[in-house]
Amino acid sequence: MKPRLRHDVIVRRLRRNGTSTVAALAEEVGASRRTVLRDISVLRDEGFVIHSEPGRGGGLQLDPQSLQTTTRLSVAEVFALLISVASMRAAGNLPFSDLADAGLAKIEKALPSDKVRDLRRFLDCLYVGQLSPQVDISDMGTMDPALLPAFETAFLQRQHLRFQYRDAKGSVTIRTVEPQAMLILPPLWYLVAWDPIRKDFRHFRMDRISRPEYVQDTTFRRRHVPFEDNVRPIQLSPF
Amino acid sequence: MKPRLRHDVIVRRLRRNGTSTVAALAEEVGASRRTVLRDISVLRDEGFVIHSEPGRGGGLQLDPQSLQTTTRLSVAEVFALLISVASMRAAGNLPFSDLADAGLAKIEKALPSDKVRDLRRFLDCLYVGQLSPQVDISDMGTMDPALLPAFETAFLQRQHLRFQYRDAKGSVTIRTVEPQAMLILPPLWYLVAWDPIRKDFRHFRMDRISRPEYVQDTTFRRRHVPFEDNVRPIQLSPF
DNA sequence: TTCTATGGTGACAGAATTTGGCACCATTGC
DNA sequence: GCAATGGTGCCAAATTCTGTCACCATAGAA
Repeated sequence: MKPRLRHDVIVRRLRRNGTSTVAALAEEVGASRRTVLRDISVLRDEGFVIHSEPGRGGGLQLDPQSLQTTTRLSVAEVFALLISVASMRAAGNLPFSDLADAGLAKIEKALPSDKVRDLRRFLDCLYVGQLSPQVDISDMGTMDPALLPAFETAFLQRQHLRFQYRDAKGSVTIRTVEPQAMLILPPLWYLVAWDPIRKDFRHFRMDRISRPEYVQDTTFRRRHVPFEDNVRPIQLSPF
Repeated sequence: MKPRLRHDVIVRRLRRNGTSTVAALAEEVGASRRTVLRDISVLRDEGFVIHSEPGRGGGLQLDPQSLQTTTRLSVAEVFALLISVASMRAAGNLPFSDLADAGLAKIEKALPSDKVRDLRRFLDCLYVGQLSPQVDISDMGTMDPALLPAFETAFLQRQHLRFQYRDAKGSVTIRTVEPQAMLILPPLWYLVAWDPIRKDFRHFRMDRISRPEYVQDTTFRRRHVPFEDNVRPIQLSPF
C-alpha cells in the first residue's frame, strides 16, 4: 500500500471512529507500527491536528476543529499575502519564507478556479523595477487601505478609477483614469494608468492616492504599457 | 524535489496559467521530461482532467472544473505567514497589510484554540524597529532552519537556550541564555536574551546562531527588556 | 515535402526513499 | 511492578522513483 493511500485510510479512520491506536491502525493498513507512527508525523506536518495520549487507555484522536476548512479568502486577500511573503523572501528571511510559501501554496490550492484566474490576471498587472536614487522618498506616506479593494475591481472589471491625487508640490487634484499596471520601485508603489484626457500614461505614487473608487459602467481596453528597460513583470517563486 | 510537492507545483502552474508544456514544467520543477509526463499521468489517475494537444502550438491544459481540493495549513505555516505580514507591516513600506491580516484572521479561525494561544504568546515576544544605517549587512548569512523549532520550545516553555554564536570578528563561542524577545530590524533578525553569566541583555544576530537547542529542566522568568525608542511590539490584527 | 515542436511509451540501471525490525524511553492506569 | 500506549533513533533490506535513451504520433510551419 502506498503512503498516500495509507494516509487517506488513517485520516478516514480517525474521522469516523474519532479515536484509535497506533497498533490498530497498523493492523488496518497492513503496515508496521513504526510506519504508522511515521505516517502520523507526516500528517501532523501537513496540518492535521492529531492529539495523542500515552499510557493505558490512551490513543490517537483527530481534532474535530481541524476538519472545518474552506476558509473563503478574497482575491485581494490572497494577493496581499502573496506580496507580503514575496517581499519577505526578498528581504532574505529564508527559513520563514519557505514555510510561508508552503502555506500560500495550500491557500491557492483550495481557492476556486475562477478566483485563481482573477489572481493571475491581477498579478499579470504587477511590474518590478529599480528606483532611481534621485527620487526623494523622505515624504513617503502610508497607503490608503481602501486602495487594494478598489484596484481589484477596477483592474479585473476594467473599470475606470477615480481618486484624489496629491502631487509632489502638495496640490490636490481629482483624476479619472484607466488603471493599466502596478509598478513597484522599492520602496515606492506606483499606479500606472492611462489618462484619457491628457491622452498619455501617468505614474501615480500610491501613497499619494486617496479616496479611490471605481466608476461603474465604464470600461476600457488594456494598452501596451511602455516601461523602462530594467522593469520586469513580477516573478513569484514557483513553490 | 519530492513527487508530492512536484504534483502540487504542476497543478498550481496549470491552474494559474491555464496552459503549459511538458518541457516548461520540467524546467520549472527541476525534473526531467519523462518524470513530468509520469506526474501528469498520476495526476490524471487522481482525477485531474488534463487535456493535451500534440503538435506545434500544443501543450497541456487543466480543466478548471476538475477536482476542488481542500487543504489545511499547519500551525508552523500560519505562523510563518503571520510573521511575514506582521514584519512587513511594521517595516511600513508595504501596502495592503490590512487585507493580508484579514485573510490570516480567517485562516486562524480554523486552527485549534490551544495552538492559537501558543502562537500569540510567541508573537508577543516579537518586536520591530529600524536598523541603524551604520550596521554592516554585507555579511548577512542565512538562518538555520533549526532555529524556529528550538525557539518555539524555548520561548513557550521558558527554557534556557544554548547555541553556537559567531560574532562580528568571526570567533565562535557557546552561549546559554534566557530567550526574552525577538527583534526584527529589517533585514536583520535578533534574539534578545538575558545572559545569566554576564548579568546583562545581549542581542544575537539570528543568522550567526547555529546548533540551537533548548536546555531541559531549566526555567526563568520574563524580564522587562529595555528597547530603543523606535522599537515597537508587532501589531497584530484584531483577530 | 521536410522540419520542428509537441505529447506519449517502454525498458533499464542507478539513485533515493520507504519500510520493518529492534532496542529503548516516557507516561498512564491497574 | 506490569502492561498498554505513544514516540525516537538506527540500519539494512525492500521498494519506488528518476533520468536517459530510443522511438512513435500528430500538427503546424517553412
